[in-house]
Amino acid sequence: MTQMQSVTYTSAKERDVTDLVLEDILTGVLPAGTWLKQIDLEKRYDCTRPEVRRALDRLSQKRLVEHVPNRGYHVYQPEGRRAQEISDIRVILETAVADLMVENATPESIARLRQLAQHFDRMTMEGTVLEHYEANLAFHRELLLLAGNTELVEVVSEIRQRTSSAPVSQWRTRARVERSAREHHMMIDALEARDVAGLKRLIEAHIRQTGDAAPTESAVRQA
Amino acid sequence: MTQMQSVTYTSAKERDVTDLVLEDILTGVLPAGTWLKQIDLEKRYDCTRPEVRRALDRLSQKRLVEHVPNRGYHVYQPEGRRAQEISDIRVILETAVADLMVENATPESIARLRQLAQHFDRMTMEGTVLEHYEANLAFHRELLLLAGNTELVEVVSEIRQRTSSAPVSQWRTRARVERSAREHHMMIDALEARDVAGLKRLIEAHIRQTGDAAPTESAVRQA
DNA sequence: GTTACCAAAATTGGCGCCAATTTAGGATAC
DNA sequence: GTATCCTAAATTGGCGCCAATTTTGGTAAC
Repeated sequence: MTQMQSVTYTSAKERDVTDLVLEDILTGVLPAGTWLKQIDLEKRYDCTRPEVRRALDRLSQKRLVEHVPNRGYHVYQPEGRRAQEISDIRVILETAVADLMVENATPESIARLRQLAQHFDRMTMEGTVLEHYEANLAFHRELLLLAGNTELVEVVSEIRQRTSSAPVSQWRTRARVERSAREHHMMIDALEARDVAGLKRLIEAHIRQTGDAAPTESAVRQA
Repeated sequence: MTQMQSVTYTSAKERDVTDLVLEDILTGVLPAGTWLKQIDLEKRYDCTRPEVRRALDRLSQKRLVEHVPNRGYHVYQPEGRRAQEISDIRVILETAVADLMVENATPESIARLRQLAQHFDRMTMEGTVLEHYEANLAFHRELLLLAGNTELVEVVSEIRQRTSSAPVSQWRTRARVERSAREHHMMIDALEARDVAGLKRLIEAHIRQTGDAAPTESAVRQA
C-alpha cells in the first residue's frame, strides 16, 4: 500500500473539464452571455464530446450556464435582482454564525486566518486572477469553518459561485481590492477581540461591498 | 388564468428520469444504501443508458447518491451529524426572514396558505406518500415566498432534499404527522397575528421536530 | 431595394457498442 | 475442510456515429 496512485497528475489534463470551464467563467475568460459551443470546448480543453456535455450539464445544474434546448448553452447573465437576493442569503448565513465563530476561535485558528489573509494580499500583486480568487475563497472557507458546520461551508461556497462573473467585474478597481484585503484583517481583529457585533457588521459590509464598515472600539484597539 | 397547461403529463414517461429517481429516493422506494445498478434503472424507468447515467451524475452532484468509481452509485446514507447541520442551516435561513414574511403577508396570501395547509391535512389521509410530501413542500414554498426572495426559496428547497430519506422515517408515526399539520396552522395564526417572535419559535420547532413549540399568547388568541 | 423562401452547412443531442475493471464462483492445492 | 488462485460473468464507463433541429447565406420574386 504505497498510496501514491491518488496524486499522479499526468501533466495538466488530469483535472475534470467541469472545473476548467468553471474557472474560465469565474475568472472572466468566458464572459457572461458567451455561447459555449461544444466543438470549441472540445478543442479548447482537448477532451471528448461526452466530457464536454457532462460539464455543461453540471454547470447548468449549478445555474452557472443556461441551457436552451436545441440552441446550446451560454454563460448565465446574473441580473441585478438575483445578485441582490444571493447577497442577502449570504449575509443571513454568515452573520448568523458570528457568535459561534467567536466562540470556537483559538489562537491557532486565528494565526491560520492571518496567514490566509496575508496570502490574499500577496496574490493581489503577484498572483493570477484565479489564484487571487482562490485565495479569497480559502480565507472565507477557513473563517466559516470556525462555526463548526461543514455543511454550511459547502452551501455558502455553492451559492457564492452563482454570482459568477461578479468577482472580476467587482474587483476591477484596485481600491476595491485593497479595501477587501483590509476588511479581511479587520474581521480577524474583531474575532480576536471577541467582538461579535463588530464582526457581524464587518461581514455584512464585506459581502455587500458597501463602505460603511465603521470599526468598533474593540476592533480599533487591536490595530 | 385557467392554470391547466402545466399538468399535461402525456402518459407517465414525459418527465425527466432524474425526477423519477429523485421521487423514489425521497419516498423511500429506494432506501438509503441501495446500489443503483444502471441496467436495473434502465428497465425500471424504461429509458436508455445515457439517460440513466445523466440522472445518476446529477443526483451525485446534489449529494443524494454517492459515486464510487468502477463500483457504481448508491443512495447516500445521511449520517446524524450532517442531518443536524442541515437542520441548523434551515433554521437560520427560515427564521431570519420571519419579520419579512410578517411584513409582506396579505389577507390573500394567508388565505392561500390556509388552503395549502388544508391540502396537506387532506393528503395525510387520502394521498400517496409522494402527494403528501409534495403538499408539505408546497406549503413551505408559499410561506418562504412571502419573504420576497425567490433565490432563498430555491436554496432551501435544495438543501431540504439533502436530508433525503428523512421524510419517510420521520413521518412514520401518525402522531408526528398530525403535529406537523397542527404546526402549519399555528404558523399561519402567528403570521396573521403579526407575531414575529412566535413565528420564529414555531418555525424552529417545526424544522427541528422538537415538541417545545409553546404557543405565544397571540397565537393562542387565534385558535 | 427589400423581403421572403429555400437549401446547405453547422450544431446539438440521442443511442449503442466495446474495452476496462470488478466481483463471484469454482477448482485445486495444502 | 479451508484457503487461495484463476477464470468467467457482469457491470461500469469511455467514445464515436448519425439523425434532428436550427441557423445562415444566397437567390429569386415583388
